[in-house]
Parts: sequence; C-alpha cells; structure tokens
Amino acid sequence: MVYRQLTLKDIAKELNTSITTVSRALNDHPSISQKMKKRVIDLAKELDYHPNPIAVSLLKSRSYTIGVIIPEIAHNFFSIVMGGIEDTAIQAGYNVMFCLSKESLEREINVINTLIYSRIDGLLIAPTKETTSYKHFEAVLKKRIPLIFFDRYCADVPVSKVLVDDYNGAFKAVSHLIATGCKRIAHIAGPENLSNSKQRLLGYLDALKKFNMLFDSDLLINCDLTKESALECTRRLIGLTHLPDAIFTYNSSIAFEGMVMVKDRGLKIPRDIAFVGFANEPIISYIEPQLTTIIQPAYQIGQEAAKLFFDQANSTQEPFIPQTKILESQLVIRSSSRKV
Amino acid sequence: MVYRQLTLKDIAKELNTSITTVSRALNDHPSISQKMKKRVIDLAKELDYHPNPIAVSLLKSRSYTIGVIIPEIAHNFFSIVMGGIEDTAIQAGYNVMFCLSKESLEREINVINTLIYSRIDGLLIAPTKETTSYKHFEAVLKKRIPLIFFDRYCADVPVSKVLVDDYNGAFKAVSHLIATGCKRIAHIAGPENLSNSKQRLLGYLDALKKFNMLFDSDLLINCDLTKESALECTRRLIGLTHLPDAIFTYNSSIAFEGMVMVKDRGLKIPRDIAFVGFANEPIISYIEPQLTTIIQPAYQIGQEAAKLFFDQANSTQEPFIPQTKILESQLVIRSSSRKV
DNA sequence: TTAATTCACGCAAACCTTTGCGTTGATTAA
DNA sequence: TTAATCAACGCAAAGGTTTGCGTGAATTAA
Repeated sequence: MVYRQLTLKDIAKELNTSITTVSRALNDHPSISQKMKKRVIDLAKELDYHPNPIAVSLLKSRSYTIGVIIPEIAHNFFSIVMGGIEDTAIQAGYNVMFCLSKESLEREINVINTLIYSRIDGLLIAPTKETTSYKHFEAVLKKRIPLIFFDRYCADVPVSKVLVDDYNGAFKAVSHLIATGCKRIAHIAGPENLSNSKQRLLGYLDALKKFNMLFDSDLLINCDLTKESALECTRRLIGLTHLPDAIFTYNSSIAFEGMVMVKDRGLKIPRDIAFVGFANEPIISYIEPQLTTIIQPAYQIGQEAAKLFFDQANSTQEPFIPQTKILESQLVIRSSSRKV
Repeated sequence: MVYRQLTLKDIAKELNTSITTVSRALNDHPSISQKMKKRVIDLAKELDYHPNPIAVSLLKSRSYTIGVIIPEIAHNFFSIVMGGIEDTAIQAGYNVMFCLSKESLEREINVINTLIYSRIDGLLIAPTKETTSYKHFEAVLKKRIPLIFFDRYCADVPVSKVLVDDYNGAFKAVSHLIATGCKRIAHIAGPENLSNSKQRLLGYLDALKKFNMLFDSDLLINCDLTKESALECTRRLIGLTHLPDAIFTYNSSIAFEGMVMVKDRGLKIPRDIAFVGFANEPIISYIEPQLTTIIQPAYQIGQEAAKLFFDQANSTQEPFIPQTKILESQLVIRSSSRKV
C-alpha cells in the first residue's frame, strides 16, 4: 500500500471548496476573502500540508536544484565552500546536488551529464586540474543553464566566477618572506593549467621583481598535488647545492609534507628554511612550528557563488553579462617564517 | 526567453506519430513495430532526448532522490561513506541530497524536515551525538519513508542499519595491547549516548575481563570529540600518579592529539605509553610513530546503506522487517604500539 | 430602480510522462 | 467467405500545482 501525500485536493474537499481557492489562499493571492483565507491556512497548518515540489517544478519548468561539482571533498577548503553554498541555496528555496570530480576530467564530464539529465537549474563548479577541453561546458551553456566557476576557472568560458585574490595573496606571502630577510625563495607551484596556480605563480614572480631579486629557475617546481609529488618537490629543493632559505607552496598540504621532510633532515624552521603555505587545512595545526599561511574566505566564496547564480537566474538581461567577484585573501603570520 | 527542453511531443510531431508510440518505443514496450521503434530511437539519439525526470517523478509519485545526513564532512570516514552511497545510488538511477547535522540535534531536525518536504524516497542517517529524542524519526516513518542508520544508530527506532563491528574492533585493539605487555590500559571513550562509543567501551571492558585485568575507573574518560576535550582527557591521564602504559581512543583524531601532548611531555611512544586509535584519518600519517588503528570499511558501509534502502524500497513485505548488517573491522598494527 | 463595478470563487488548461483501454487493419482459422 | 485473432497504434486520464479567464453575487453609483 503506497502512502498518499496530502494534496490541495484533500484540503479543498474537507473545506467544500475548490483546489484553486486553496492554492490562492496559501499563496496569498489578492482575490480571496479574509475569512476563507484563514480557514484554509488554519487547516493546512493543522494537517501539516506542504506543496508537492515536484508538481511545482513540472509546472514552472524549474527543478529548484543546483548542481555543485568539486574536485575533492577531503580538502577542508572545499568542505567549507560547500557549506556556504548549501546554506545560501536552502535559504533561497533551492536544493543542492553535490558531485565529486576527483580531479578527473572524465569524471567531470560524466557528472555534468548526470546533472543535466536531472534538470538542474544551475551549475557551480571548480574544474579539475585536467580540465583543458571545454566542450562539456558548452553543452551546459547551450541548455541555458547558468554556469558559475568558483576558486578555479577556465579562461575561455565566458561565465560568472568568484575567485580568491590569488595573485595578491602570493604577492603578500613572498613580500613577507623578503621583508624577513629571505634571499633565495623557492616556490612549489600547483598544476600548470590550474588558474589559481598560475595567479599565485605570477604573484610570486612579481614580488621578486618588485624587490629586485633574481629569479632562479631551480627554485620553481610544479607539484601535481599528490603526497608523493610534494615530497619529491621538497627533496629536489633541499638537494640543491645552493639551498633555498624559504619555500612558498601552492597549498598548505604541500608545505606540511615539506616541513616534515625538512625537519627530518635536521634543518631548522624557520632558521634554515622558512615556510609559507596557502589556505588553512586542519593538518597545519598539527606541526611545529605553526605554518604561516594565506587564508581564504572559503565560506564566503560559497555564498557568493550561490548569489551569482541567483543573480543570473533572476536576470532578465539577454544575454547575461558575466560578473567576476574577487575576494581578498589574508596573510596570517605564524612561526614557520621569521620575524621582521 | 525560457529555453524549452526537448519533449516526447517534439519527437512525435517530427515523426508524425503519437506521444504514446514514442514513449513505448523508448521504453521497449511489446506492442510496437520494429520499424517504428528504430525510427524513434534513432531520432531520439540524434536529438539527445532524455525524459524529464520531474514528469516521471510526478507520475510515479517518487522523487528518485534519497537524503543523507552526516554529522561532519571534515571526517575522512564520512567523506568516504558518502562516496559509497553516491556511487551506489547513481548506479541505481537515484540522486542524493547530502546534509550536515554538525553534531547538532536541532540542525538534524531541521534538515530532516527540509528533506521530507523535498519528497525524498528514503533517508540514510548517522545521528548526532546529541540525538536522544526520536520524535523526528517517527515523522519520517509515519510518511512511510524508509529510514536507514549507518555507523551510528538509535536503539529505540526499529529500522535497518549497517554498522561496523565496533565491539570486536575494540576487543581486538585491547587484546593486542595486552599481548604486547601493557598492564594499565586507558580508554578515552566518545560521547556516552553514541551507539558506537558504547560498543567500543564494551569491547574494551570485556577484553580486560577476559585477560583477568582489573578495571580502573581512573583510566576511563569520555571525550566530546572537540580538540580541546581530547587534550583535556590526555592531560588527565598523564597527570595520574600511576601512569597508564597504553591509551586506546574512541577515534584516531583523539589519539593524534594525545600523541602530540605525550611527546611534548617527553614521554616515548610506545615505550612509555602505547596508542591505538579507531579509523584511518589522513592526519595519522603525519605523526611519528605511525598510529596503530582499527580500520573500518568506510566505502562499503556507504554501499551497504544504499543497498538496504533499495531492499526496503523494492520490498512488498508489509510491514518490512528491518535488517542489520555488521561489517568487520580490522586491526592494523603500526609503530605506536609495541611489538609482541 | 437600474446599470456599472467590484469581489470571491470555480473551470480548465498547462507542465511531461506513462499506461489501461479502445480502435483499426491485417492475418489466420474454420 | 465469415468469424476470430492479433499486431500496431492513438485517446485520454492521472499525477499536483498554478493561473488566465469566466461567472455569479454583492456592492456601489446614477
């Protein structure tokens, strides 16, 4: 025996009136008498009536669901972004479907298709490190589904995005290291085609330039975000005949791995080598000395991404002009870098 | 201008036939000619037609969506469980809506209501540590929504559940410590009303009993799962005049915090104090010595939870008889406990 | 008192799909 | 040849909601 949900019809029958009247009373439509309105609302509350969102969706041709794709859930950063998106979406009456791309382009394409078939009203995504082909995004755009990038973006796709000020973050980090007297500052960058990795690299280079420091290509290495790669990068840096005296890393996990290795080799942090990471991961509180980092407003990124979607969904502008929001990052100085 | 999705009507018009015929061709209904079937399928593929899941939902009175509530996303364990649930659900044509309770009963009640109003077909949940009142679950059951507990459960609610063999896991852990010569084994337990905490405590007590070791109530403390509490528990244990020589913790994060403090005080692990944790969190690979743990088949828990839902959803049995699946845990010996 | 206006409500269509039943034309059996 | 069977397809309803339009009654203006 299938359980039947309560419908407008049930309320209408109970009150000897029509479905229309009940609907109008609940949506406070003007042409309804106060008396009837009260009767309906009272009964609806008593019976705990809630409209069937599926029927509404069908009628409005909207699913009131947005899709969100993140590369990895284990990253504290993305967990918090998720929270920001979800809270904002739910408040606006939208549901959220989360999917993981696991940094794989193939999987990204698959989940996008799944989401499209589910008739999502919008798609918020931080693309994978492998995402260099953009056809799958065009499929989204062709269906007029608002697309928003957050944290990472693809330059060739003209859509709204919310980003962290990676460039200035990196610039601040390196400037700080220079101010504390570091002369040979290495950078372990992220994957080459990741937008935020590019920006952080630029910030690094420009800071060096501004303070008239020579760029040494031995001090720049790309990491593919695995633990092994992080260790390998660090190994190469501390294997140089002319050691770096500071390492600025693409993210804090890399810094963490690096610090563990550096300490193992008997080097002192920050005396021999200073460290600055990017983003607050919980692990960084588990190592001594505490890691100096650039922190990102993760929750706010989620909020803003959701808001950008609402802006676009409610816009009558045609075609919609994409917006870009850039949120400030902040340098938090701890003990892994020297005092000024 | 709203973008119109492709419908059966469009295909029917193009082929000069009826909606019914198109629908039947695509769902390979018997009463349809091979020729017509091929024409329809070819065109549908060419136009990339996919049925509107919202219309199907309305017709079938099913949302093909299951709700999942977890206490905390930051836990590696729950992230992996999520993956298991999602993969299994999607494969079966279901979507998943994830929500966080953040270990708060109030929030748990809220998200359950949100999910009910979204017309989920089933609810998988790991209740919060605060969940002692069960009214909100009864609301779910009254609406005939299959409810499944995973990892944690409420004894008073008669529904299917998939659990880890917490009792035997703890028993194995403590037996191992005893086998390596530990005489004073402390236990930092989880919140008192958490089902798996109770089970692990029982395993601890029974292992002591089996090997004729006295239970010392000084060696048993409850932790509320915050970092501060973990530190406080450890502080109390190593402040005892008669020190413990081993600490078995409710989870690995507590063990981690404990190890950091113990090392700080100049005690050697495992020589002075051995440690055994529960579950593999990534942080445990970041400390020396490596933590001995009981590992849980997290992905499989997710899979089984989803399967239990499908069992119930497809069952004609009335009333449905709840099932309980208990998955084995495994002791992985590393260097934080002594050699036998 | 009559005509014009306003108020309060109901009918029916639309959103898209699936499916029971009826209909048509062709094929088979008697 | 006639009756019975069957294959192949279409009609229409159902699922629950919102909304344009129409209608009757009550109110106001003349």
